[in-house]
Amino acid sequence: MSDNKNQDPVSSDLSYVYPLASVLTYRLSKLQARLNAQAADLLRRHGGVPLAHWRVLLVLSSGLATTQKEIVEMAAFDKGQVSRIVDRLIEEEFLVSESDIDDKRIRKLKLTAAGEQMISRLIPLMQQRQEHLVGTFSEAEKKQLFEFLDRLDEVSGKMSL
Amino acid sequence: MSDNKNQDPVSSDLSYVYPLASVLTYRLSKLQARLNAQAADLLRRHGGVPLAHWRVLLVLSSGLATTQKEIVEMAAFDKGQVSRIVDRLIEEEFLVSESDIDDKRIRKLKLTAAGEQMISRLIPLMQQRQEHLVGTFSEAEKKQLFEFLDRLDEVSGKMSL
DNA sequence: GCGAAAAACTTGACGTGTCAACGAATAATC
DNA sequence: GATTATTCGTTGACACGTCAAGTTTTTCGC
Repeated sequence: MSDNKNQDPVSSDLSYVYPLASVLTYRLSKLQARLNAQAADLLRRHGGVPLAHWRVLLVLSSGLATTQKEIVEMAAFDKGQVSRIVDRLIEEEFLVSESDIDDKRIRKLKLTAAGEQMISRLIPLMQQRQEHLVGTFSEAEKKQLFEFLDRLDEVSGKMSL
Repeated sequence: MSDNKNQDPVSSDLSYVYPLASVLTYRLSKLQARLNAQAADLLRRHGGVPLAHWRVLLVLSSGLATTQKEIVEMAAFDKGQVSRIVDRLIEEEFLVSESDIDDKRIRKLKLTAAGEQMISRLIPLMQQRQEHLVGTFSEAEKKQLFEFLDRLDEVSGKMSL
């Protein structure tokens, strides 16, 4: 019974083959994966927090946000995820929250000393990384790259299909 | 006790502000998120499978892979994830597996009729999407875009920091 | 004011992605 | 041919991400 060779092994009517590497979305998701791994690795090796936690801390440290809603808006994160991450960061004492006087729904968030220390320790590293990433690009190329990303953003919305 | 206003609210020594939109990794991960959502939405609305399942099916349908190892190599997926996704696809009867005669570790994978039907129904859609995405790019721009991605791939490896 | 709508956040469920430890089978070395 | 190393795949643990339903509080319209 080990002789069923007369059934052609790849018999789909989809005989043409995609070169996966030329499919934009595959390229992007592979690149993303590598970049995330690089960042996570850097953070881990320097005694840091998980990547998503880092991103939340960074937005807070920038002063652009003091509530979860603002974090969600600034960085386009999911509000559920932010809620849970903020919980963890508070447990780990990188953050404190106090409820707003005027609006009891709101958690006002503030970095603790430990939180600020961690951020200022890691920011230079992450800046070096950014430099490492775009360092090979000339100004004109950088501009072009970001312009491409803008255009992809535009077509990455809803499709009518 | 609600009056501790003499502590300045955003007092970090990190007073300068990152424009997040100019940080490459933020831009990329936002774009990725939108693209994934778009693809997942398309698949969902057309009665399809989850995105990761789709990707596995696509690689199989192309004939480029007949085992899990080959899927992992072709598409740079995680072997653990592939193992679980293949299990699900078999439960759902989009795939069948038979163990190899010569090597009992290997699962030879084959699409069922239902599997092939699903693929051939969805492939045109996904091709239209790819066209939609890169359609605004001229040939020269496409070449440039992929060249940029290549260069980013190169610097996305291990960093010495 | 009161009831309906909306806002800020929480929670549950599920899918995606990564890593490392493990088992079974095969291949390599002696 | 027994020991060792490698390979293919499984499993557990956890982080990441998305979606939708639920809670509490505020705001809006009347």
